[in-house]
Amino acid sequence: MGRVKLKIKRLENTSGRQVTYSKRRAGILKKAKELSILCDIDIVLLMFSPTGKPTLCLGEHSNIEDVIAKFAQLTPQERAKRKLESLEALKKTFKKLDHDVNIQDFLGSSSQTVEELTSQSQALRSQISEMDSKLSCWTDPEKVNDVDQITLMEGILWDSLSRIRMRKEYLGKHLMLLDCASQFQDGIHLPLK
Amino acid sequence: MGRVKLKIKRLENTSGRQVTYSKRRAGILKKAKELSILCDIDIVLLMFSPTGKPTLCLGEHSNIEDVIAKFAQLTPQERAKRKLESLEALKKTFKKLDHDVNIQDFLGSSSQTVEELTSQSQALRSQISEMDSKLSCWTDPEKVNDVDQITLMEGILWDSLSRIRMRKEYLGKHLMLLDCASQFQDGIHLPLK
DNA sequence: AACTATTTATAAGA
DNA sequence: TTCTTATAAATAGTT
Repeated sequence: MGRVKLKIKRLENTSGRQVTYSKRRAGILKKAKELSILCDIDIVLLMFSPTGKPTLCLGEHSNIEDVIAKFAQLTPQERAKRKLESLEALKKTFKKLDHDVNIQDFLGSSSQTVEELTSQSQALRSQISEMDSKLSCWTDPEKVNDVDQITLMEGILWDSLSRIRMRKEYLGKHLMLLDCASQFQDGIHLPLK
Repeated sequence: MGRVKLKIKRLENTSGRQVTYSKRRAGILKKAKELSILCDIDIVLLMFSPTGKPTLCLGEHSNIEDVIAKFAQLTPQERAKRKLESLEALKKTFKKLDHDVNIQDFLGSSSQTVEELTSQSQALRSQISEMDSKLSCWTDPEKVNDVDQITLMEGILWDSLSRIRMRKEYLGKHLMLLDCASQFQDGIHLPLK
């Protein structure tokens, strides 16, 4: 995908390797993130630059602990097999397909009139602007002129803050567990959870 | 890279998710393999299909135990930093590489066809669900699995809380002035706290 | 599984 | 490093 077609073999020029790494790292990170969102899957992508700097990418709602634990449940044999399968798939240069019937076709609208659709769009637009205005008092509390309302908002915020802190504490503990687990990373037993 | 530009959000159609996964899995596997060869680096890519089937891709001469161990050697602080950097880079990439279509561009054009209006409605609907999902992490912090994100949220909440308190104080003072004034008018004298 | 219109990634150059 | 641009590559929707 560039001015010329590149041979897939080790780039012999050191700085060339670094430049290419930077560019392609951005690309593959984006791909991984997109895949995890689109297909709602767990994904872990870990790479080390030519100079050894690591980059980690996790799926939207995966945490590395769960994903590695999930993977660790596979036996080494199974893992070897998966690896072979992946290589096979690669060798065939990725021709995978399924077919897909789009149930959403009922939205195909031939039954709806222009008038109906127009008013539908307007309704949706006003829904959006209503949401916007409901949100605006949070982003700009200066706009609120009512003491009771601002007091209510204060209470809600306070609750949220304490829930978020609980969540933070919880996540913190889990990260510590992961650190411990990593030390045991022989790939055989990860007694997580 | 297809007939239309795809919104990066969870595909709601199950079989669509599977088809897209199959296609993109092949693509990202190829990217990972190419990157590891071209730049001669360690890389681990682990994904689970929507049905739970795992795929592992390793760099040419890496084995997963070594690579994960290498990663685990980093201190938690270093890891958090790397992760933030990765997120930053990702954000930048999205900005740079996305030729975003503004939904508003669709709006307001007169004499629209049924097809245009339908896709407009769909665009608006997805805008709404995107807003919903962006809000969901605030209403349900329990869904957030990322310490950095939750820490960010905590900071934002803290700021909001202090702005709201300032506003409350301001409104309070104004009310007292008003009370004061009206009480004088009524000829009643109450000591204000 | 193939096809193909489009979008996206990226190699080179500036 | 960053940006631009010509070109290669990936892929969404179709057949």
